[in-house]
Amino acid sequence: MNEIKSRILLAEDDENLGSLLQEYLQAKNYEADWVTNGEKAFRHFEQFHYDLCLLDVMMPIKDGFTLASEIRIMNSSIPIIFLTAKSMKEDVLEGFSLGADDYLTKPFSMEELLFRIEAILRRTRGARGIDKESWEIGSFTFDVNKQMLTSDGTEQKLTTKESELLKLLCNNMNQVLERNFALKAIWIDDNYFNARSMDVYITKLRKYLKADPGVQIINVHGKGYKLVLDEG
Amino acid sequence: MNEIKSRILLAEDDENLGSLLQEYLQAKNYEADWVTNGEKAFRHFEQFHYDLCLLDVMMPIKDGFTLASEIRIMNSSIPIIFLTAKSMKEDVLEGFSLGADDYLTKPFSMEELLFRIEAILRRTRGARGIDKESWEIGSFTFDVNKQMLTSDGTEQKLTTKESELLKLLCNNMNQVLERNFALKAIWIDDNYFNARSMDVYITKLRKYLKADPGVQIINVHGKGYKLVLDEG
DNA sequence: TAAAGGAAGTTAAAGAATGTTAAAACACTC
DNA sequence: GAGTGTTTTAACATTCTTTAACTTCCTTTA
Repeated sequence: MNEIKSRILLAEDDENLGSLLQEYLQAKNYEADWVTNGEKAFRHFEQFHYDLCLLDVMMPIKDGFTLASEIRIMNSSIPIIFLTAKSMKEDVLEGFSLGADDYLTKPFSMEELLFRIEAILRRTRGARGIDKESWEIGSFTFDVNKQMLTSDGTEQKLTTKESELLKLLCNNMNQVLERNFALKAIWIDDNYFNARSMDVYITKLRKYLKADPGVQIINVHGKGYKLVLDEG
Repeated sequence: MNEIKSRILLAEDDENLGSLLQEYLQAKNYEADWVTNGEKAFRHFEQFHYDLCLLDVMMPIKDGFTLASEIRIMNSSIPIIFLTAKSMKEDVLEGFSLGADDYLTKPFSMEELLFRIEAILRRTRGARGIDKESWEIGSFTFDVNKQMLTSDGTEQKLTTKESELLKLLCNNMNQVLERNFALKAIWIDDNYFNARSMDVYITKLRKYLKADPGVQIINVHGKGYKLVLDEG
């Protein structure tokens, strides 16, 4: 079983702890990017895709709380765990009011950190509707696992990228799937070239779905794409 | 604003703490059912609907861990928070392995409990409704989602901005849609250039709607625009 | 009521974003 | 390393949005 690694953004200015955490998380099969201050952390967050943020509260240049509130503006749902040296109640409460999902007081055991991360990721994955593995798209049936798009007798095998993009569109059926979100989710890195690559895949998907005029991928200029279905 | 109350199942054998928690949660606008042992808790869980479980680990008849695993069989996604007197690491880890979302070590502050509950509920309530709208504008039909304006046989695909503006006009049918409001809603920034851009789009919409003389976009000088329909 | 100035109407063009196709680069298998 | 399928890059076409320039309309006020 080839499990998809969750991507973690780790912001920790202490070199020893940061490096230790990164190695531990990587050993536990997470992709952990480690940065040493809040500003770098935010730039990483803007550019790449993450599933969870692990933020030290006290950091140079930009502290964890400020960082968290900036992250929240861009993404209101990504799980945030604070690491705090002080066990001061005010800190804890401020963290939660910023939308934190959990916090850990130093020193903590690696094991406990891992359990908390897993508890949160378990929930986030679950909330997403336990990834539907099959979708009805107009006259088509899309089997996510098999990467197969079926209609009447015809079968169209989809490539990995085609399938991932169509899946995201399905998850956001009738809603706008934002470019940046899709890029970060599928291509991880959100840059000009990947954006053009995504355009190419939109064209491919439209070609596959052309057979049913009731199914359309609509562009929302400057925002992203929307998969819409006819009623009936 | 009339918020929907979340329902909490509280299992706590300590009469003082249990009663205190129930009162506090009710004061904070939750519907909290309080039971004093694990068996009662499970019967309640079977019979009623809850959004979150708050379970003491050490309880007579049936302990919190056993209870939690039974609850998990019936509902794999309901958030569970453990209350534990011992801060023993093994307990904590066992809790998480049972699918706990969080745990609190006694003594804890009411405020902290509240923040943790809210952090979890915030996450659980992720799904939001999709807006699928359609308007009848004289002899036209405007499908907001598909950005399409239909009349008799003719179809006019609208651009994103055209569609957003027409939607706002429809929402304010026969009323004045104020310039500033529309600008902030669609263009975000309300400045001279965007205002001129909006004028251009009004012209475009008028051109599309020209086919039916009973439909008009009227300018209200210095205020905004009004979409008016003939009676009949 | 005529002139002045601001607001709105209209059209065209410039500049971005997106659509499309094909070739190049990459990855995988045998 | 040849052969296959996938993904990215590149180049060019099209569409959408903004900007600009000019015109007309409305309101105010001398």
